[in-house]
Amino acid sequence: MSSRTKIKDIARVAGVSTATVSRALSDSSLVTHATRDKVREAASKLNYRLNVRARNLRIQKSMAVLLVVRNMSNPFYLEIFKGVEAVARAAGYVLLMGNTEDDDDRDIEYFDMLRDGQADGMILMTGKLPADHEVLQTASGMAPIVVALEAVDDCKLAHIQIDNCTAAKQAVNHLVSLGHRRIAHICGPLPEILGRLRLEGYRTAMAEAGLDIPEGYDPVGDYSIHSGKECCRQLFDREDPPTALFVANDEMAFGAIGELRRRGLGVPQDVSVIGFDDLFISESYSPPLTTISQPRMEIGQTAMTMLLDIIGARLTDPKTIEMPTELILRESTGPVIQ
Amino acid sequence: MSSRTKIKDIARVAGVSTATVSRALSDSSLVTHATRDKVREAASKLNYRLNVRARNLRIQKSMAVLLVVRNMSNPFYLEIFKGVEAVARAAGYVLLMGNTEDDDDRDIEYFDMLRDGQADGMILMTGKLPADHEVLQTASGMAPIVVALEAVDDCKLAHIQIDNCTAAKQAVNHLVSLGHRRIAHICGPLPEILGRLRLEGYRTAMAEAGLDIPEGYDPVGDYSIHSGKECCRQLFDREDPPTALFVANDEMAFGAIGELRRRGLGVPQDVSVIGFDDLFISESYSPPLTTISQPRMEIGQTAMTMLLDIIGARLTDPKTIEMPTELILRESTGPVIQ
DNA sequence: AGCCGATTTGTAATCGATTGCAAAATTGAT
DNA sequence: ATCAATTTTGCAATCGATTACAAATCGGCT
Repeated sequence: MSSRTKIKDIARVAGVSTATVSRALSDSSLVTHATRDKVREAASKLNYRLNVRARNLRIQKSMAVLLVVRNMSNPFYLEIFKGVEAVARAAGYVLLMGNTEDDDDRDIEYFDMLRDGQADGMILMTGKLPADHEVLQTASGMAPIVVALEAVDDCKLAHIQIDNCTAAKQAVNHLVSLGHRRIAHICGPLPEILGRLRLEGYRTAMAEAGLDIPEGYDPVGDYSIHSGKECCRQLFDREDPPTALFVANDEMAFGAIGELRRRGLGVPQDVSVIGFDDLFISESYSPPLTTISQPRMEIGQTAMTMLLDIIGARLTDPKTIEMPTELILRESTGPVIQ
Repeated sequence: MSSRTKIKDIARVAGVSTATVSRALSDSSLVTHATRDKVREAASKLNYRLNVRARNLRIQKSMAVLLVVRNMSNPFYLEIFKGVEAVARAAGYVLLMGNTEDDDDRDIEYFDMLRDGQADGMILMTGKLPADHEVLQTASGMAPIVVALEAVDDCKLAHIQIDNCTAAKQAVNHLVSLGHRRIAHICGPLPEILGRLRLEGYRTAMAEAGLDIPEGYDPVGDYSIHSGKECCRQLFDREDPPTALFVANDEMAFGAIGELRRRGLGVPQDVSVIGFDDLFISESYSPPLTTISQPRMEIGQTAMTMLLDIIGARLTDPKTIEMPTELILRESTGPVIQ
C-alpha cells in the first residue's frame, strides 16, 4: 500500500494551503463554497482518509469511552453494552471495554487510562473507586464518569440507578399478597450496596406485613447459579422451609429452581420463586420466571447520554437519575397451598 | 490540573535531551544505567505519564483491536469477549467493540477503522466481508484479521472455527443411538455458513443411519427463543411429529422446550431435545439441556493470539485452527418410548 | 481611483512523543 | 599521549493533523 495521502497532498493538488484543506474538510465557515468544493474534489480524487490519530493528538481528545465492569461474561450486562454502544457510536465515540475481574489494580489501570487521555469518559459499573485517584480531584467541573447501577459515596459523581429497595419490597409484597408467610431471601454479596439495598427492601416489606424473618432465612450467595442452588439447599434442609423465595438475581433463582426440582418440589405449586433482573432467558424458562425487570438498554443509553453531557460540559453538577423497574408476573409464583 | 508534564520537562530536570529521556524510559540499551536512573527519578518526581496518543501517532500504531459481532447482546459471545480481552490486555492492547446489527454499512465502517489505523487488527465474527475492501488487498502479507466461528471464502484470511458438520452428526447419532427415528432439525438461517454446515451434518447423519427426512422436517429459525418456539409449533402441528429435535442453538432449543411444555409434552419422556452452544444457563435449565459445547473462552483467546501473531508478522500465511467440540449429555435427551 | 472593513487564505507553531544521523564521550590498544 | 573503535548523547526531522495570527483578497462606497 503506497503511503497514505495526507492533507499536504490535497493542498498541492487543489492548489491551496493545508490550513485551507483542513478547514474545507471540516466545513468551516471560513472557506468559500468554491474552494471547499475544489478541496473536496481533490480529496476524493486522491482517496483521502483523515488520520484520526493525528487529529486526536492535536485536539487533545481520544473520542473513546471506557465501559468498565467487574465481570465481562455476566449476561446481565449485554443489553447495557448495547445501549451504551448505540449512543456512543451515534456521537462518534468508540467503545473501549474494561474488565476488572474484581481486581483493584485493574480498576486503577482504567482510571489511569482516563487520566492519561486514552478515553474521554468512563461508565463505571464496578461500584469501586480507587481512593483519591487524580482523576477524581479535578477542581474544575466533574470527572467524566457516570456510575451505573452502583453507588459510590464520598465523591461528586453522576449516577444512574434503580430503586433497589422499593423494587425488592414490591417483590415481597407480591408474595405476601399470594398468601405466603414464610418468605426467604437469597441475598447477593453484602459488601456491595446492591445486595444490601435488596436485603433492606426485603426486611422492610416483611416487617410491614408483620412477618418474622427466622434466623438464617437470608443466606448470602454470589449471584451465580451454583450459589443459588447452594443457598436453596440450606433453606430446604431446615425444619421450617419457606414457601416462597425472593432471590436477588435471576441466575441464583435458576439455581434455586434447579435445586427445588431435584428435591421433587414444584414451582410454583410447592414453592414460589421470584428473581431480579429479567434476563433474556427468564421469560422462557420453565417455569417462566416472575422477576423484577430493569430497563437495561435504556440504562445503557441514558448513562452514555449523561456521559456525553458531562464531556460536553452541558452537565456540570452531580446528578442522579433513577430508572423505573417493573415487577413482571409470570408462572414461577402462585398462591400458597396449605 | 496544571498542564501535564512531558518528556521535555523531564529532559530539563534531568539535564539531558528529550531523545535520551525517551530512550531511558523505554529501557533502550543505548543509555547507561546511570542516566537511565537519573531520568527515571526525574520522571517519577515530576509524576510523568506517557502520552499514549502522541506515541501512537509517531509509531503508527493504535494498540487497539476491534471485535466485531452482528449482535452485541447475544449471550453466546460473552465468554469469547472475555477470552479476547484477557489476551489483548496481556499484550497491551485495548479492546474496541464493534456491533453491526447486520447492517452492511456498519460492517464497512469497521473495516474503514482498520484501514485508517484506528485499530491494528480485527476479530471478525459476522461472517461478512465488504467486497474487495482496500484492507483486504494488501499485496504484502495478510490483512490483520481473524475470522472466528464463521467462514469467508474468496479471501486469504486466518480462521478459527469448529467442525460444525461433525458436531451436528454427533448430536444426531446420539439421538439415533437412543432409538429415535423421527428426528427433526431446527436450522439456523441458511444464508449463513454455520446454519448450512449444521444442516449438512444432520442430513449426513440421518442418511448414514438410513433414516428419511420428511419434507418440512427442517424448519428454519433465526437463533431466537421465539423462532425456536415457532418452528417447534410447526413440527408438532404435523400428523407425524418427531420424537427428537436437534436444534441449531440453545436459545431456539429453549424456545422449543417451552412450546413442548405448553403442549403438555414432557422432555425427555415424550420428546428428546438437543441444542448447540452450551450457554451458561443450559446446565441448569429444566431440564438440563443436552448440547454441543464449544470452548468459547479458548476460542476467544486463540483468536486473539493468532491476531497478535499476524500483527507481529510471526504468522504470514493463511491458517485455519479448528477447535474441538464436545457433546454434553444431560437430561433433555432420553430413549424413545413407544 | 482610493480607502476601509469584512472575508478568505496562508504561514508556521503546536500537540508529545520517537528515531536517523551526527557529534561527543569513553574505552582500549599501542 | 595518540588514535581508532565503540558507546552514549543530542539535534532536529517526523508522525498528520489543527489553529492563532498575519497577509491577501474582495466588495462597497465616496
